[in-house]
Amino acid sequence: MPEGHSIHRLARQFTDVFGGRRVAVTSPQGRFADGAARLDGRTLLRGSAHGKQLFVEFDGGLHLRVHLGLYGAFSFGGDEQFAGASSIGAPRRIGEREDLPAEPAVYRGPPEPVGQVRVRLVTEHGWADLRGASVCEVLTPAEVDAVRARLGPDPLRTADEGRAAAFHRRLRTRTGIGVALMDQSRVAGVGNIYRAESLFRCRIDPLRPSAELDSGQLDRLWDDLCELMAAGVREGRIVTTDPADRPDPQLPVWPEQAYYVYQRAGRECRRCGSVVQVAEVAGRKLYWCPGCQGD
DNA sequence: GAACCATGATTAC
DNA sequence: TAATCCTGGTTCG
Repeated sequence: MPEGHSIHRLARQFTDVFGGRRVAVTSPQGRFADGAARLDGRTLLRGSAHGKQLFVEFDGGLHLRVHLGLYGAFSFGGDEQFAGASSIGAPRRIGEREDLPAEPAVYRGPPEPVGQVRVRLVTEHGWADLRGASVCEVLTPAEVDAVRARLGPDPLRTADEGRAAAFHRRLRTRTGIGVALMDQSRVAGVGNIYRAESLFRCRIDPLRPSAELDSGQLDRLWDDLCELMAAGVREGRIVTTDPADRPDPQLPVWPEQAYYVYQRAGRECRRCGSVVQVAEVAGRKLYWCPGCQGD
């Protein structure tokens, strides 16, 4: 589920559970055999993220760069120490079936690879498998810098200087704000959900040329992205509805209540009752409320 | 079991 | 703009 918040969570997970540990690196699928051989046996130092790019640093100045694309995913597992260090908790078994073998009481290492495992990282206490990524490669520090130089400011990289100013600068374009927000060279980490939801929350028409937005609107948009995405990192899911816009503000948020417009085409806007619209724009589905986000 | 679709991005035409 | 990468969940028949 890879918008920027997921990648930042992955980065933290790598630091927490593999940081400072020697890692055996393989490519069961074979497509990353050369890269795996370069990393095998090194100590993993830390994970970091910029937008949807994940960087995992190893000793000797080598960095693993991963981009999950639309359907890439990591899965993790390990012993009690691994689960204790994990920032995303013990691995959940999704779609568990009764005929699956029971989890062994004692951790004896990673399971047989299932499907196309591009990379497998194994330490004494746990493992990580990568499947379906669109990018998986080993980079030098200079190459990492080159990748990052192509990216806009990331709402989740709070330590980076001048981010709000960079956001303003890079959104000075005639491109529609809805398309501009998905352009990773303008702002990094925003995907289809965050763009739709933050534009709704800021009452901005997604088709409006970005450069027509005034400074206050851009400020509010940036602040909202920072807030929404930080919440996404904390909670491990995207929830953009304010409690007041949910049936019972006290109750846990059901998936159906999590968004204002994303995947709600044809349904009534939670705030104004207008019918939520969808259109294919630049190859992606764009959702908005004509009532709340008109001019 | 097939078909379709997705929180992404690059490449070719 | 379309094809591609090639996973996994959901929907269809």
